[in-house]
Amino acid sequence: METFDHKAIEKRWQEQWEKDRIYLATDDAGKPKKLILVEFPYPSGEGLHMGHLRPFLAGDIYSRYWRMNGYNVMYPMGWDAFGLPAENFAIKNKLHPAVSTAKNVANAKRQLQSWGTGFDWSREVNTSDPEYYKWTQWIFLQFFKAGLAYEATGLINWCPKDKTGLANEEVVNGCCERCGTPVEKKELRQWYLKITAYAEKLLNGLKTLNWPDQVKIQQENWIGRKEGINISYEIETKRNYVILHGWDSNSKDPKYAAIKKEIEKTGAVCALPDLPSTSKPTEAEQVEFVLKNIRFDENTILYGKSLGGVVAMKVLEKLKNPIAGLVLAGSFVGPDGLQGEYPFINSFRWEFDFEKIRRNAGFIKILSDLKDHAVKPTQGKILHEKLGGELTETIAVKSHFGAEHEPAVIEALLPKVTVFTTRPDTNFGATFVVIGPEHRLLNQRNPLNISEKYWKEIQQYQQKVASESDMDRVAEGRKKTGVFTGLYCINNLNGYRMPLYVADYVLGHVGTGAVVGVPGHDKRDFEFAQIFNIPIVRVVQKDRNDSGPITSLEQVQEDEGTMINSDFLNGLDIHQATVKIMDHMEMKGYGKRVVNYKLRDWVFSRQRYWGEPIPLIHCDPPAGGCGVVPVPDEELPLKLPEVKDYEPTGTGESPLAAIDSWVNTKCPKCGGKARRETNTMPQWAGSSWYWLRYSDPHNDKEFAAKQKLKYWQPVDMYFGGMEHTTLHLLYSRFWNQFLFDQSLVTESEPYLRRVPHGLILGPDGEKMSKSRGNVVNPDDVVAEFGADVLRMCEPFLGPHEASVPWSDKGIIGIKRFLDKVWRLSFVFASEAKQSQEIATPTSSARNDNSIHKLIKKISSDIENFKFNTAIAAFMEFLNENKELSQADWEKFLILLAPFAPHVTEELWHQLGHKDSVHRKSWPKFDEKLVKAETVTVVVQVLGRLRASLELPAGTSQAEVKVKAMADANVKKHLEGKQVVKEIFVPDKLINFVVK
RNA sequence: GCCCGGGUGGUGGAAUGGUAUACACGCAGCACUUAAAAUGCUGUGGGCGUAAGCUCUUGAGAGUUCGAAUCUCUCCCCGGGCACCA
Repeated sequence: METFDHKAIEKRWQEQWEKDRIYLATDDAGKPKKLILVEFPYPSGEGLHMGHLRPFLAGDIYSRYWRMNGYNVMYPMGWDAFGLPAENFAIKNKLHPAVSTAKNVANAKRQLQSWGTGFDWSREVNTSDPEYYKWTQWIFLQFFKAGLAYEATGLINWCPKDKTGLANEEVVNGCCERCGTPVEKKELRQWYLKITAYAEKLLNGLKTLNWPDQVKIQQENWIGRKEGINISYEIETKRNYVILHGWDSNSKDPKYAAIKKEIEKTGAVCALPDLPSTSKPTEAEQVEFVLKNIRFDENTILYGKSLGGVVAMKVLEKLKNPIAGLVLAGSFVGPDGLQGEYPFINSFRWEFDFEKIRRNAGFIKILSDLKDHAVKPTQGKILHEKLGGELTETIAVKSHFGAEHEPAVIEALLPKVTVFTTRPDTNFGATFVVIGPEHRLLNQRNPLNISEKYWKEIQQYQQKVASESDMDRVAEGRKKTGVFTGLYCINNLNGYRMPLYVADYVLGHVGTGAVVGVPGHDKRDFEFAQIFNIPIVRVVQKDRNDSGPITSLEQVQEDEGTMINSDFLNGLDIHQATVKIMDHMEMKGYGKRVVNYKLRDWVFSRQRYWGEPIPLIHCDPPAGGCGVVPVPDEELPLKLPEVKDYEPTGTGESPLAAIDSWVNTKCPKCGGKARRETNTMPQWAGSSWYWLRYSDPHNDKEFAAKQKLKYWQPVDMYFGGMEHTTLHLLYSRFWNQFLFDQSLVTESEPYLRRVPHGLILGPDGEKMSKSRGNVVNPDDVVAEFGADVLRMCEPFLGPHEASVPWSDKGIIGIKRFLDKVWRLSFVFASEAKQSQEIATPTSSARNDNSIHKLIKKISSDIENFKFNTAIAAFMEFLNENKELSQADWEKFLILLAPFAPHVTEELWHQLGHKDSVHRKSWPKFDEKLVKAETVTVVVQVLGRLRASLELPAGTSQAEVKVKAMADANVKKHLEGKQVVKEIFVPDKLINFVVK
């Protein structure tokens, strides 16, 4: 019998294993557990390919190893079944996606089983199963209830082919991650998950994980934490200000005088009149006084504090021409809003023409102190309701905005631009400021009051930028463009007037949306400064000679160095200077240290059919006006309705929007007419918690019972691909951390250990793809050579983490090896321990071939995912051992069982065993017997090999020296030289250093 | 541009400070055979040499070390990620 009938033995044993349920994990708290996870596949129409094989097999071998070592191992499998391909397939073939998905799942499962994998199918999950997505929806509602799911309209990534919005993470090189179509920007209402709230936690959690650095670094970079400072620069304006003080006060009051001084610093004019009868004021007298003595025009900003705010509103009621804006701090609309009795209560008329006030003020800003002792804190909201505008609720430095320096007031009065920088040390070299075209200070209302001439140009520029895609905008070697605003910002450090530009190289949605230009020390700023003839100042030098003007891009100094031309920073290195200037700016009040992240919130809605419906209901006026209301828990799962047309609409609406009977519903809160949310969740939703469900897959009361989670979680080992580092791996950590914070799971991090694998490339060394025609189908290998050959062939290609090309050549080597195992089994098992045919020992001098050495090698290789060298060790063992006891042979079969489960099981039974080889304990090795009795000790002279000696293990240095010196060749090389040093590594080498 | 990997025979790869090229493929020779296949055995990095042996060799170059594929620096090439992110 030279080979084995793989088809027969595979069928026999796969059926037997299923019958004996040998791979099922029990929730047995008495045993140590291991949850070994492999990324569950998407069941596509093409079936599983070679690429899937890799992690599945690694996990299979690994979990069999631990199971045989006495662990309660769970190795579960499921289906990530929602998503675009199923839907596209359904559209093309006019099938229901559920039907085609079920077909694909059945096929993929058949494949997995044909490979002899030991998955626990009793825990199978499917993300598109309503019993499963009920809990995906339920978890989403927990996000919603915690305020971490929100609706917003914004420019999002839009794939024109798939006709859906995409998350940031799904855009690869400006193209759709799924279909490769260049992504466009589209203004859409979307649901977001606030992953940014978890930026710090996601970053810190990484430190505790046993993951490859490569993966951790990639996530760190994606989160992109940066420490820096927000600096506010005042903008010079052509405005004039009027300050109306409160009750029982006057122009000498330092809290008003200080504001006046701040305003005048920007070059603006400021009136601060003493209002008449300030301790017993009347409306008529004060309003008349202001109207008579103060000039108002379209550039006037009127600031009223407390009762001064009331006077300001009354003044605005009477004005004929509108003014630039109204700022109110600690103001109120009537005696009800006051805490206490005041003498002016009866001398004012507590009625306002809010409509008129609104019309007469270009902008309105309302400041409310939440700890105000004089005015009730609710007055801010009331004013905001009546007047609109911008409401800032804050805690004042001194109650009722009573301090000399109230940043909130200054901020509201003076137009400022805030920049984010990580290099404030170079701020003495700042010569311009740039804001992004999308910045809110450049909205249609022109809040900065930019003069007509520049404003027109800016609007044109904004339009131009809006029409460009992100791809165009970041294209390499692109010339900087921009427009001057006619305004200047004041650098508080040295009074330098920095021109303010609008330019698209600054992204309006990143950081503060504005940047300070330091052209001597930032290449982008340099390019911009050159085009617009902006001065370039050097403030850092590498060394003393490095002090000349910076005139070319190569000279731009972005590296380490020492500060010059920077007043009190001179002589410090850039790091010391950064700390000192940040302290300075924070103390002076125009800078604030901040942490910035590159991570952005997760766009969580898709305009497609085949996904979990978002379980929310919109109850808008004129119905109840309850806003967005969650679908009640007892109505979950909110099932996908049957629909005639799955075709995406492309309008930004999901196909669900067309089903009136589904969309129109009742508000769960007020019972009024309401509409269902029609977007669905992204593909990543179902996979963001699936490993938790394996702990308790049939629970219909909760997504998993706490005590089951407590036993099984966290995942001990997670096999998967590099491509999910900033997608699934980041998203699912986020969900897990959130569930942990809600006390719904027991671990803050889901995956203790992660092992990524390399790609299986086509035989041509290129990525396998249908278009290249280099796809190798694992089914073909199974059919021709058997599952065990496939299972050993794939890992033998190369190291698990490396990308390796598939090669048919490897198949024959493995095939020969397994045939040899098959033949030798009968030899070793026979009564005669030696066969003349095979056992003709040739290299019997070596005795380092004991089964103990093999046990040790295979164990450590499996634990370290070095399956390729493990297989080599099996081969070596057979090459070296021409005779073997049946006991050692049985150990060999047990060791081989995780790799070749069918052949070993068959041989095991042919040896007369009735139980399964897969239920045997992993053999133990004796460390003493692992060590060879004789070793090869290498003799070197000056590090060069001159002889090698076969010696008993443990030979002493002195003895080795004597033996080495006796060697003719060694003698030759030592002749006439003096040994100055001897290096001895026991059982390995002796090296003579000679002169 | 920045951040991660990687570069070793004809080929896939092994060795992570101590014999470079394990294991496998391929190739060559031998045995078995009427023959072939299968199987077994032997050989297989380059140069010099009859041989013993010498010498060169891990992308290129330098350095550290008694000793470097392995550590350090510079450069080249390949793969992956990020990117006008302030």
